[in-house]
Amino acid sequence: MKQPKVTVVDVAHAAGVSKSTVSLVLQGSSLVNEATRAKVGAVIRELGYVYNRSAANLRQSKSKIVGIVVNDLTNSFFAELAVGMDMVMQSAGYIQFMANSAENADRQAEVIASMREHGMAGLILSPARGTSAADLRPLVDSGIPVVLVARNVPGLKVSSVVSDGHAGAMAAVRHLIDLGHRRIAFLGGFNDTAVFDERMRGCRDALLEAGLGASDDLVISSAPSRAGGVAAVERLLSMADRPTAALCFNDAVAFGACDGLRSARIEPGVDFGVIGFDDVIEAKTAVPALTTVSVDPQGMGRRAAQLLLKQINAGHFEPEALVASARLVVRESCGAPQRVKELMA
Amino acid sequence: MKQPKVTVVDVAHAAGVSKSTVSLVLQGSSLVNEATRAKVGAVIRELGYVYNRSAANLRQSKSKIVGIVVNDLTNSFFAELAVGMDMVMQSAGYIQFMANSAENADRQAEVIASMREHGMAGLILSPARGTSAADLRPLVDSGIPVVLVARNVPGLKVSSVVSDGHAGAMAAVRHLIDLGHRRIAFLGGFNDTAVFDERMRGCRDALLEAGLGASDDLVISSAPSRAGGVAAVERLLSMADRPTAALCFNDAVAFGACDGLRSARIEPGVDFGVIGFDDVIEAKTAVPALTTVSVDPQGMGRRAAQLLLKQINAGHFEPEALVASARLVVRESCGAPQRVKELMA
DNA sequence: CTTGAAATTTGGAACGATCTAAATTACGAG
DNA sequence: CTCGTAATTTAGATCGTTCCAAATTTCAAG
Repeated sequence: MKQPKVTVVDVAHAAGVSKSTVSLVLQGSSLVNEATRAKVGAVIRELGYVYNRSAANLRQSKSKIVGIVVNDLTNSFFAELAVGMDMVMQSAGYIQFMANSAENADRQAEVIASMREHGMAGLILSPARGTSAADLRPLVDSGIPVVLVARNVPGLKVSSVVSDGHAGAMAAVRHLIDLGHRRIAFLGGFNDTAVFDERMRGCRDALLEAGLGASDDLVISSAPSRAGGVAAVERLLSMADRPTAALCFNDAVAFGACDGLRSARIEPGVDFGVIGFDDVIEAKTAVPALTTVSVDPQGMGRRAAQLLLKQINAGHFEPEALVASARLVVRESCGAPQRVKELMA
Repeated sequence: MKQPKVTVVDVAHAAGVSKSTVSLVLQGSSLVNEATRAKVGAVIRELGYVYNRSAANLRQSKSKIVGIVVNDLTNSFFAELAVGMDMVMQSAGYIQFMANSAENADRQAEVIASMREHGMAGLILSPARGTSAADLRPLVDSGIPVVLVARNVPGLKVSSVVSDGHAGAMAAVRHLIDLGHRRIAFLGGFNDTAVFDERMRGCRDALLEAGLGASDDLVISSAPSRAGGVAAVERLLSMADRPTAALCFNDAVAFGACDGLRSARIEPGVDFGVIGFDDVIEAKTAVPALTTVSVDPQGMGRRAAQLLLKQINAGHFEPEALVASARLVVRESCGAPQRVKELMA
């Protein structure tokens, strides 16, 4: 069952040429005569030769492999981010090592080390909570392009693609204020992350701008997951002076919040305004359809991938910080009439 | 910025030993003297040496890389499947090429070919719709272990890990019948897939067993997604003699069905029984909590990964078909009182 | 001191490709 | 024919590691 593997030498021998010629054919060189090219091609197919890319990479010391490490693949946001990257990598002829760090910085360090040993050309990282600049410095110093996505790591000079959480949050809260809400909470997310901070501050700034006080009581942190959303909304409902709307850390939390509201017989989108963050694919079809700050996860993934490819090809290293603009997509969960049509394909 | 890379030879030179010794140290051989091992270790750290695994693999002609190709990473079921695999692969010291075929058989063929060129030791494949045995034959014949997961490919002699859709569907429908439902629909999924067929037949068989007629009208196929669920339930609601409950092709469809019911002011779990399939992670926390046929996607992923590792290590090739037993997890969406406690961790 | 077995270390040939520089072949002009 | 140039082809070194066989060192016993 186990075939003895066939190499360029075998092909060369069978085709009656030298291995150098076969190599030229493999890389589609124009130096080789049409007749021989055809012959070699035929032999390759006949023998079932498979190219050994690592051998080639060894000689050329470059590879068509990139690493992708995400912190939580079970969260749709990151899954879609990954899918976006996958798309552009695939069409650029790259292949990915992909791993899930499960928010564990040690695990993350291990897989990155392993990927490095396997010779990746670049890395896209959605860093686990608690990732420090020092963790990544050796990799970066070795000259391997790194692109951070979704989350930033303070103090590290690398490219990044993040969404404009501050502006997005402000837009969302302004909308809630326009709808007449006066007490607006911020729900979910770990309060020691930069992303949390940014979105929460956007929320606060919009409140202040409208002359509404921003009390810390109205910021309820929790795990950034559906379950976390349920927990956060429970705490919120037990408050004395209940808010009438909330901006959630992300869509998962928002869905959880809706769940929690419903089990307290409060209908989201009718009795209480809920806005999410990320515009996960389910946001559109959920009931009520989720009003959310769209950051187009697949699009971010694609941009991150393109950025990485650019850096790999350029050879040099010009840190570039893309911030994906966030726009508010008004649907039903905030209680507003559907007044903005979506144009997305 | 771009460091000249350091190799075993550099390390050997700096440590005053031969490259062979360094190599022995690297693979933790007991042949080497404690003192020299320490010295070499120190030099390695000092120079920032990184092991070149592809060079090693080239010599040993084996690798610690496996390929994972899934058909739709945006679907939580497959995302969790992937996470399960990732867990065991990571702790076995393997690293994965991971790609999303997006249900496109051509794309799938391309990435598999690419992975093969990069020298993977084995492949776990959740085949795209329309994958034929012929597509995979060359790979299998080359002696690379392949494990199919979630879906099977007829006519291909390889290992597989699938869930017992027929038994699971029967259990679910029996439960609905016990609750007093008489007209029960089967919702969602593409009707040209084996998985659809299996689950739908389980549904039908349970109905027949109870002496209830099984009409084809009650089988409504659609895309196996949340949006598909909404669409399917809409069609169902327009029927003359409306069913009172439905078994859905998967949890995504079930969530969509709940959404669709709600927008028609029908409360799932109260006015209408809904049962899903897969027990995706959100099923537990959704409102109403989804009654579903649990097939434990992460567990399936883990088992598939273990099976693959076993085959890689064994060297030989003994196709093994695991069918993951499916058990009904009764929660709220079917309208039943919560009578079965979950023991899951 | 020998001596021989055990403990360590090592040179050089692989692995399967690419690349450089040089060799060979083809071919139209003189 | 003989050249010169362009078009093809090729031998052999090389990438960074592992492995084999052989060389060297260590060291306790005779």
